Amino acid sequence: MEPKNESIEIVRKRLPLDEVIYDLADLFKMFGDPTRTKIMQCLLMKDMYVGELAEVLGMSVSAVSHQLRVLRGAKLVKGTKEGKEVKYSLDDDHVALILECGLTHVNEAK
Amino acid sequence: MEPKNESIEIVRKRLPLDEVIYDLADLFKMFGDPTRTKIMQCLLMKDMYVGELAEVLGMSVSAVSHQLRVLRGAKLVKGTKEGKEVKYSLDDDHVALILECGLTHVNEAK
DNA sequence: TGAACACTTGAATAATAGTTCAAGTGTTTC
DNA sequence: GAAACACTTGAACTATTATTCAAGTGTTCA
Repeated sequence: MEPKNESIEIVRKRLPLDEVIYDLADLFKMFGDPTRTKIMQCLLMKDMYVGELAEVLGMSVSAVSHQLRVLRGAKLVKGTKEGKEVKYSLDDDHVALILECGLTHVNEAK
Repeated sequence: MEPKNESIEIVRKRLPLDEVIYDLADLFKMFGDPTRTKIMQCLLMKDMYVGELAEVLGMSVSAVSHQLRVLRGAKLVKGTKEGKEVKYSLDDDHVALILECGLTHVNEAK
């Protein structure tokens, strides 16, 4: 038994469970698309309707709706029906923290 | 001029520049793949050779090397040649912070 | 020098994912 | 009730991406 394999074993044992790793990756994936990142930045400022988001982003309502669906699935935003409109808001306290975390990095990288 | 469009204009103006948004998304994209996330978790514990990483992850050396290349491009890890081996280490102080940020969220989401 | 080793690279393949377009649901208003 | 509106959804298309496989580079050691 070589000492090399031993320390490898330690690293392997200390790694988070696969389930956690996949959840983690799925979370970051949500922030890994510019459209979704923009949507969350918007909702950080104020709750907004789908049409408003589409207008701010300069994208089709359909495209925005599709991404909202993905974000809803990840429990990062939630939509509330108000008559024929749907008002979206952030559904997670960590969103601001995670975005800031990334922004700090991006700004320092210059 | 409706009051609606006015507040939309404010949100649009407060959005980070497109360049920043894209950099941000690219950063999170790095953490959005389980293989890369695992690699960074490993390197958080200790500097490692390519072969060691492949062994811990249970993946081919080639696949790991490809991902290391991507991470190098993002300036998140760096490789140092040591004879015929290459030792990899984290090249960014924020990696730990960002991973923790996400882990906190994932753990609380249960 | 040449064989073995550690790693990188490029091309190909297969799987994911984002946007568009057309159609569908539900609500309001005339 | 019908038309207009706000949004959602599904299918199709396109682009991106992760892994594999085969070949290539550079280093060590006999």
